[in-house]
Amino acid sequence: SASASASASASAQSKTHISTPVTDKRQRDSDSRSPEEKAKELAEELRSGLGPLAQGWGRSSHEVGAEKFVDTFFKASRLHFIGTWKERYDTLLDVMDDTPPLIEINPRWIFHVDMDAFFASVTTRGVPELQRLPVVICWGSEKSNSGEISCANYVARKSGVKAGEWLSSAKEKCPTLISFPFEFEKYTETAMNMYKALFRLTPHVLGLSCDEAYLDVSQVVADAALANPFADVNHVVSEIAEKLRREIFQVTGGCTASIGCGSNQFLSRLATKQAKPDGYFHLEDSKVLDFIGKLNVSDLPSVGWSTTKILKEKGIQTCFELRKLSQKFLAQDLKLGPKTAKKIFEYCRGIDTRPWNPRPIRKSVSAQISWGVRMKTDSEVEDFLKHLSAKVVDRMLAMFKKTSGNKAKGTAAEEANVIRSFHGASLVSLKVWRAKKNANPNKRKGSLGHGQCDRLHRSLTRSFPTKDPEEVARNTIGLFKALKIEAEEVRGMGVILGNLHENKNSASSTSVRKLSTNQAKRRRTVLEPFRNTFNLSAALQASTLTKDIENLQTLSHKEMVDAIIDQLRKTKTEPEVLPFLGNKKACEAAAFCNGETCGSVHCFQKHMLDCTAQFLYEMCVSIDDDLVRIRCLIQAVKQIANCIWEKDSDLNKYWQSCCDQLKFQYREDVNVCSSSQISYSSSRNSDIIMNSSGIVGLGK
DNA sequence: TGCGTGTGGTAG
DNA sequence: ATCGCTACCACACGCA
Repeated sequence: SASASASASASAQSKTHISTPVTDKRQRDSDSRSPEEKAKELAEELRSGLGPLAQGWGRSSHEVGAEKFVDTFFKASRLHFIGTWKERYDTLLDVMDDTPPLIEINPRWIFHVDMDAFFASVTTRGVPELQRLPVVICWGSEKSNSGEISCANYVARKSGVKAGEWLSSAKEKCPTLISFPFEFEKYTETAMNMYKALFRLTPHVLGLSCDEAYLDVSQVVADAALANPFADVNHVVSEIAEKLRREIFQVTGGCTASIGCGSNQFLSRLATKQAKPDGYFHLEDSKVLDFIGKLNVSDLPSVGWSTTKILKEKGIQTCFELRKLSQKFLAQDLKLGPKTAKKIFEYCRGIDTRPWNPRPIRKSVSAQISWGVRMKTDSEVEDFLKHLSAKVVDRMLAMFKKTSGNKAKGTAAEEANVIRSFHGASLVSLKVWRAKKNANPNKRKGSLGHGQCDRLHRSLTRSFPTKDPEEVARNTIGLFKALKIEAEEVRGMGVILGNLHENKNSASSTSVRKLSTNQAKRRRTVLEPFRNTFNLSAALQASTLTKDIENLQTLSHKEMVDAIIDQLRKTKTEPEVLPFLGNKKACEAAAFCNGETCGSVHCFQKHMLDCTAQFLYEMCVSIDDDLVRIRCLIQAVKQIANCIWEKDSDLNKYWQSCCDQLKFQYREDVNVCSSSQISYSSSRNSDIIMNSSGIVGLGK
């Protein structure tokens, strides 16, 4: 395979213009300086093009201000680049034809394609003088030797330099090491070109990251074997792989890929390790047990640092030794749990039962920063959370626009409909890094690392979903208050959005996001008693606002709800922000945090507003008939908009009249639902009985 | 038993 | 001084 790849390199060298043309100094030098000098100069040139980012911008959030800090951090963060890669990959999938479902045929042939030292290879591609030097990718420069190495090319690896290492320590091992800055746009473009090449071979591509993918080539192999019935199958497969590697080399402008091949995903991934760098390796089924037996347990996927340690304590180092243990022993005695035990029990025998899932449905969106986060006051914390929330909501909406944009097949009106039908997230979580009391400053990555921290997490199940960044900010600020952490202790924060909802009544909601089974079940349970007491025909007769109805018929469900919530908000003064909906612990914490405010009229109003909005939202999704729904909603809005709650008796009156209007049964003995019922008592005499789906009744 | 929450582990 | 992210899974525990 080495000679094959050499010829691949030679043939592709002249065709680098197919992909990104190399426009900088990399290729044009003809002076007499040494390759090292030229490389260092090039590295400096690339760095200076990055502005303040790479030129010593290591300043904290406190100095820079939240807005600029959040923005700059994400632009420069390699982990953010890796973490958000699937969002960019989605844009490629969106413009492609839908992948036909995979039919598993026997024998199964899976390729695992992995670019060699991807970041470094993008930087040095097409320039052999550069490729012969030890090169790493990280933010540290010639002047400052700190910075964590993200990628080392194979020359540097020969000196023992590894990813994850500090630049200073790497330079001790390899004094001639040259460090290049990140070039994220180029990685993205190169990865896209690589993927397009993969898709030209087969539609069955399962993208893992910007430099790594699985391919199911069973059908490709079957076709090739049929066309050439007397050829050795292994030979046929290796030809396909080598051809693909040549193709990747061409379209990436000279980056090499390795391909591992096996009869399932796991085996092909193991094979790649053997194939690297710049090669192909087929792990045959007959050799699997021997091959795996020699591996360390930590080579198995899902065996990380922690599991390795547990196994090592029992004297288990290799997969051969691991095979002697029973699944039950792994699960119970080693406390790995039944699932992990089953997984590694099967992996060390070459078994992989993971289904082929090329485009899993996204269940959450998050944004977090735990570097350079330094705060002095609560208002700085709030400012930071506002910008983090804006960021995460942005990404959530962008994701939805893209994934559903494809389904709407293009026209602006259809796409608008798709966006409208997305309701947002109803789970809002906050993650906080809190500096440990006596944190050791040496266990910190540079002066702006988070150091030793406790990580805390609080979540809030909202009564209705939101896609409003300010709303998310209010919720996370509330959660932060409930945690009772001093601003000075904060070393990092993250905002996570979950339970992503799409209107199930919307025509375009087919399959992108769905309520989980549990959510759907719970929703039915909550709605059932309402359905039975809801007199639709009476509500219809009660409605006199026919003109408005005509105007409103063009609105989507969600627009209706938004309009209602908007109305609701206008009826109150600025609410206290407290995370007391649907979360008993958060409720208690908030009450403890500020007992006086928690029972206040404002706070109570906020509670009522959320509950009411939930109530209307449920109504929206439960009534199928547009006209009926709109009429009922108009009645409700009319009531709510005119209502100002100042006293408990007003609240009760409001609810009673609202229920009357809508022909709901008003019940004093609120015993409606359900398993996880929560009673929230204010300092007044009203009880709201609710579960985490929202209000289910009203008591005295 | 089933559900919701918080924590920990893992990959890339 | 040098950018410690993101998404998912699994589990323990408390509660009803």
